[in-house]
Amino acid sequence: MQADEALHILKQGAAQIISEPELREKLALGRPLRVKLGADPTSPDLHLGHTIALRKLRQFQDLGHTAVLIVGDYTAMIGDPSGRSATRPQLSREQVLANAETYRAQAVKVLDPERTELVYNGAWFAKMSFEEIMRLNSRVTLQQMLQREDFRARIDQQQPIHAHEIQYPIMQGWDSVMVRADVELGGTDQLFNILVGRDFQKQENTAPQVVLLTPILEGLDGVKKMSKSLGNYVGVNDDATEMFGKLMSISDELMARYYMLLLGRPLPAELHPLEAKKQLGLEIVRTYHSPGAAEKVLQEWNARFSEKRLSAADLPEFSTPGGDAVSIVAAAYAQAFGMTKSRTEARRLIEQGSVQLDGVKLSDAKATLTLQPGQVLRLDKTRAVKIA
RNA sequence: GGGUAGGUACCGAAGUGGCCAAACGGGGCGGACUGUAAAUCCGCUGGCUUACGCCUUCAGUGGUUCGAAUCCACUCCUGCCCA
Repeated sequence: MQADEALHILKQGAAQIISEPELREKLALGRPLRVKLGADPTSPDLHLGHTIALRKLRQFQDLGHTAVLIVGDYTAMIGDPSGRSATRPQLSREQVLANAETYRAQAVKVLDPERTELVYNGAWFAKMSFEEIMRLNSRVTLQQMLQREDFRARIDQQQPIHAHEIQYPIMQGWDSVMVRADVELGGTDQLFNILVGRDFQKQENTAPQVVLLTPILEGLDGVKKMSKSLGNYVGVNDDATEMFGKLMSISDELMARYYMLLLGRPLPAELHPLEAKKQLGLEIVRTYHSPGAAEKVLQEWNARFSEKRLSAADLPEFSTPGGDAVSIVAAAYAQAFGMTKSRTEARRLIEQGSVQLDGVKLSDAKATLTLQPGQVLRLDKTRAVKIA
């Protein structure tokens, strides 16, 4: 394939490329490029926000290039000091390694494992002596590090910046040298860190990596970026029903974004927004689960929400010896959904009319309920159980 | 090292001896309306309790007091200015 043609494909959906001529040159080299993407295993879940860069990486793979997936086991000990979260809790070694393994499993849902190299940055950082660390640090200046916009913002807002946090860009930059990256991918918030890698490579007299930035995906709230800690994410490992449900709850405006960023095409204007949203959910569930799962989820969703036939849905079963309404509701959440509600919270839900037994609102938290097998107990807007 | 301002619930921010489980705003949750959209309206938002009420919480520890988020002492943490 011609370099121009490849460039054309890779440009699509990219927010910024530094620089296009450089990328074109590299594509014309006629060898597989080493395309780096880093992820810090700070939590066990990858979400749709991560998949944007992963999809771009997959495009590179499909063009014959090599994905170099960096698991930042060492950088995870710092945590990218992005946004307002001043300092992150430091994770234990075991946690980081456990997360790393789940990352790999999730990443290959998008990537081609045959063309993926997985590298832990502990492979080099763990071995560095203090002297080497000092030497590496002497290659950048504090002023350079403070150019980074979140650092600057924190200074303006009189927020603390801990000394170890400025190591983060340095480490990420050094990773690029160590894996001989030709290209590094990342969200637009990674610009600074990736540029540090270029500087180091130039200092090493090697060709600087090309920077290819992908847009940041907004979370379910439509405002902030998708992130685990904000709770506004769709996890790659979410079960099919949950994944679909979360996507159905997004705003129309956000749906247009998701079409572009997650499906790589514009929102079909001719469809009713509701239909378009179902399509979106369907395609995403198909990708991360299976076509069959997607079809099943859609049918259940239609029965449950469009036709309001709760009993037709495949609900978790719940069995209890009975008792007062509060105990039952609290137990149902715990048993069927693994989420604990305090008794006070369960009472609130009942008093606010959220809980229904066979379509009839329960309003008395003190009432003693006698449950019959087959009855449907609706807990809140999205959760219900079937009495076993 | 010196000076100074701070550390309150998920976040921001009031409160400076009792009326404080702690105003207000944001966020979140529930309800109505809908398309599990947007906008709007209503309610809830530490825990336990049928309830009276009880328990835990205002950086930490120890005091003073009938009574402390509020006063005192020490400790820890952070910003800013100076060195």
